[in-house]
Amino acid sequence: MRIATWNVNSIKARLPRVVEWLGAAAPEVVCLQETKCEDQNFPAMEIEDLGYNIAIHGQKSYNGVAILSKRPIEDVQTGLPGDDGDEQARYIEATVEGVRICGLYLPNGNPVPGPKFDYKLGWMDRLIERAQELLSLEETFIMAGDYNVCPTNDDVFDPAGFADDALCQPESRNRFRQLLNLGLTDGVHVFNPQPHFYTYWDYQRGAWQKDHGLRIDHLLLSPQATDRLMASGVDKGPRGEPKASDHTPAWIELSEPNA
DNA sequence: ATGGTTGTGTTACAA
Repeated sequence: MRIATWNVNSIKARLPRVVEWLGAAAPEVVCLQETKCEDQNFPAMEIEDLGYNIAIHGQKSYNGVAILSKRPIEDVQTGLPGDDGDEQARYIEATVEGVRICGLYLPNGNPVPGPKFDYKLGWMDRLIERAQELLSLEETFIMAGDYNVCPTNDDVFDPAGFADDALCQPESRNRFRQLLNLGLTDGVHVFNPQPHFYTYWDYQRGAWQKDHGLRIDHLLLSPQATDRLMASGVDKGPRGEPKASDHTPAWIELSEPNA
């Protein structure tokens, strides 16, 4: 079962690219971020025509997450627990063939310091709590999405230039590391440990052409999921297409259960 | 050169 994550930066603007990639790569499960539309405006039919079931949690203009799956989707939950006042559509969970899929769009957090950075850190604390809960239930789960965290300076094309950025702050990195210290595995990194293995390139300043990127899209695996991890990677193809998102898909491959 | 780009949706804001 191949599971991918892709921040599409508007599902409506990106629909031709998404349809093209789903048809060619055909992952079993995809977590999308920054869909940027309300649920009733999500282009569901075009994606269902490719054989996908859909679970969505959107809002107008900003944020928005979705899970696409060729296999049946069960037990959908939207919103990250821990703050009933949080109106931002950044988190969705659903079960596919016994695997709990957690799709997330972690707050960017800039500028530092400020209320947006505080929100980011609080959101990460809630994500850690959710991971602890799923671990205590001994679930097989994947937390996949745009984490807006560069785990180390090897994940940044210009560490000095990003020293003051929310994506690289010690507080952000500490919380990401807390997830790993709970026993989660960075699925892409296991098979691709080389530095500068990016998933995002800014639209500005020719970042793509110069390979001035960041590694901020991650798939973290529970121990039970890690036991089934067969392969992983980043598909840079979509970033080079016309009208591309600034992110490109990252993916992991799990063996079938009891294989 | 205090720049540059994309998207939503309005002429600002987020990334």
